[in-house]
Parts: sequence; structure tokens; C-alpha cells
Amino acid sequence: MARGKIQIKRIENQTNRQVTYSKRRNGLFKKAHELTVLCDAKVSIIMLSSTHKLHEYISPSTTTKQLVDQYQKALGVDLWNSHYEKMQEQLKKLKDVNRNLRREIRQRMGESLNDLSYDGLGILIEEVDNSLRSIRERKFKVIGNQIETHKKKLRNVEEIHRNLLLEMDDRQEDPHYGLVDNGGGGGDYNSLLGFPRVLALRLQPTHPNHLHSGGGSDLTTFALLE
Amino acid sequence: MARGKIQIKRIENQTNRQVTYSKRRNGLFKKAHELTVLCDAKVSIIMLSSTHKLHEYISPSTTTKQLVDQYQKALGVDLWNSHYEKMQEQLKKLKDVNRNLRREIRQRMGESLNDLSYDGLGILIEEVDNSLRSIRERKFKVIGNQIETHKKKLRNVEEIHRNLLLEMDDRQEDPHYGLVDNGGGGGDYNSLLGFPRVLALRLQPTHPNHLHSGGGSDLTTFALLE
DNA sequence: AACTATTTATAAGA
DNA sequence: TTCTTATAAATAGTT
Repeated sequence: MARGKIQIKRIENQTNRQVTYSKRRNGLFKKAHELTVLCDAKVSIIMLSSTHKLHEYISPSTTTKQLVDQYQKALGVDLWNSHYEKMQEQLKKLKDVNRNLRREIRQRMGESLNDLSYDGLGILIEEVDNSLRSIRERKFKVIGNQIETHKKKLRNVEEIHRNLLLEMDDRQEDPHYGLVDNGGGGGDYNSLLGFPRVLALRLQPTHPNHLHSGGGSDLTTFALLE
Repeated sequence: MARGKIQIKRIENQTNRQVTYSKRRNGLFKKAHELTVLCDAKVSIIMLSSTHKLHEYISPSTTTKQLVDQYQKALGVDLWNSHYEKMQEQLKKLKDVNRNLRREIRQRMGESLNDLSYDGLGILIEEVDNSLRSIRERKFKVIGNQIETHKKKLRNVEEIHRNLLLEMDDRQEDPHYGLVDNGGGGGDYNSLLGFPRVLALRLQPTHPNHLHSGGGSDLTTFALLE
């Protein structure tokens, strides 16, 4: 628009094209900004040059996201929302499921029983009673296994004991009696015996307060997610 | 830029502002299009006027979605993702919470007890036992209330009965005995007596199968959401 | 929506 | 990229 009129068609000279792109881009952004100020409008410009460089202008009073969101809403067409809405739906469903699970737990704990009828209570009692039986059975089984294990260990220790006694008997006729190596590795004789009482205290260290060991009470942390 | 220089600041006159918006918008779009053609670039302009009218320019060689997507990719930072990622995190947390809730329920039901130690089982038994006591208490209370209610109803019915008997006694001396209106509204005499047994069968209709009446088992439907 | 005096943008050259 | 400058284009104020 100066020093000669030009045709509006692709500039074939690569350098010229770049230069013109740069100059006119500035011009466009300047105009956009003037428009923003003069007319109290909001403008978003996104440009991609032929060399795949990206430039943008955005009115100071807004953000590109905001403007694009408004564009979507106005056009009704949605550029990426389908995905987004699906997530939101899923979130809602999960929250519902969560609520129901909590209610079930509370009912099994004997709370929130107001929405249960007499018959419902009867069913609940039966279920919890059965559960209790199952857990007790399991406990018996666990203790049974442990007794078995202890018996084995005891037998083992007794055998070691017997062997040691035999060895001691042998050495009683040995002139070096008293200098016998007591096992080699710092383990003292008594520890080899492994009293069941001691072993019982070593039983798997437990998470003393809650059932499933999953960090924090879900019943309380959930509030943060509502 | 003609007939006088102007300051670049908000045009206060509403009409002037509108007119200038319209003129300059056309100018901007024209420049954008020239840029598109001359420099083989891609331009997206989205504008929102002060009257909340939306206008857009998009280079013929592309679409707004494409350009915005490229913009996002290029910027690396995703306009929507901060939001989006928060949602995804929340979703993950909820799933975890749900998993834990399910485990707790299963343990209370006497299943999935493998990850519980002997001591853990002891605690669980105690808890479930306490729960069972709570629920039984509640059941007793409910049945107590119902017995109270029935007693009242019974007293009420008995009184009606007595009154009827008295009335019948009165009418025995009445020559029109036998033509007496039995109440007026189709209700027969026996129904007024309202046997407790019948009333018991009418006790709140229950949701026979599950505890909380919340549509479908969450333990099974959850799989769909994983 | 059209006109036009004037400002602004910018093509080409440095 | 930036500056210069002749000239094309845009547009503010008016009709």
C-alpha cells in the first residue's frame, strides 16, 4: 500500500513473504488492540504462518480460553466438550455410587437405620450375623494355621535340642569340653529354642485402627471431594 | 484517521462506538484475509462486541477447531487441561475411595479377609458384633413402637365396638331393629374391628432384596465405570 | 450507506 | 530486523 499497489495473491518470494507476514501481523494486532480499546470489545487472534510459527493476540480484558468458550457456547457447536461432559457425568455417577456404598457401610455398622423397615432390619441382621460367622470361621482357621506352624517350629527346635544334647554327651568324654563353639554366629542357645510366647508377639504387625489399610478414613476425606 | 486524529481510548457515545466497531471489524477481517492470501498463513479471529455479539474470521484453508487445537499443542500448555486434569485427578481419587469402601464392605461381609491379620480379624469381629447389637436394638425399638401403635388402634377399635354394642342394645327395644344403617359408607362391620394380624401384614412395604434402596448393586455396576 | 479529508499502514528500497 | 518514504488504504466525521 505504498510505493506501488500490489495484487492480493500469494507472495512467491519466500523472504518477501516472511517480511510482509511480520509487518502485516503487527499491523493486524495493532488494529485489533485499537478495536479492543475504542469499542470495548474482546478480540482473540490466532495465526499460523506458512513456516508454522504461531502468534496470537488477545484483548487484555480476557483470555483465549474464555473467548473460545464463549464462541462455543454462542455457536452451539462444541469443539471439545463431548469428552468433557462425559467426564462430568462419570464423576457424578461415581459420587452417587460412593454415597450408596457409604450408606451400606453405615447400615452394616448399625447407623442410619431410619430408612430401613422392620423387615429390612431383619434381613440386615441376618446378613450381618452371617458375616460375623464367616469372619469368626476365618479367625479360627488363621489361629489353626498358626498353631500348626508353631507345632512345626517346636518340633524343629526340639530336634535341634536333642542333637545338641547328643553332641554334648559325646563331648563329655572329650578333654576339650567347655571350649565348644556354641553355633558360630552370635545366636545364643536360648533364642534357638524360640518360645511360642515370643513368636506369638511377633505375629504380623497389624494396622491397629482400621480395617482396610488404605490411608485415612474415606468416610471423612470424601467431604473434600463433594 | 480521517477528518481528524482520534485518541485510542473507549468511545463513550454508544452509537459511535457501534459504528466504529462495525467499520473497524470489517477492516480487521479484510486485513486478516489479505494476510491469509499474501503470506499463506492461517488466521482465526474471534471477537465479542460490547453488546455481546460474536463475530469471527477464519482463513478458508482451515477451521477454528483446527487452529485452536494447533494453538494448544504449540503452546504445550493446554487451555482446558488444567481444569481437565483436575477432573481426572478427582475421578481417580473417587475410584480409589470407592475401591476402599468396597473392600470395607466385603470385609464386613466376611469376604476378602486374606489381607487381615489375626489381630485385625479380632478387631473386625468386635466391630461387626457391636454393629449387630446396634441393629438388633433398633429392631426391638421398631417392634416396640409398632406394638404401641397396635395397642392404641386396638383400644380405639374396642371403643367403637363397645359403642356399637350399646347402640344395638338401644335399638333392641326399637321396632325397626334389623333395618339399621350399618355405617353409611360401604365399610363392613368386621373391617372396623381391624384385627392386629391384618394390620401387621400392612406394615410398610419393604424393599425386599437390598439394604439401601438405591437402584442396582453398586458392587456390580461399578465395573462399567472402571 | 456514501462521501472525503485526513490519518495510518505499508511496499519497496536502504 | 529496522528505518525511510512515497503511496495505497483505512477511516472519523459528516451528509
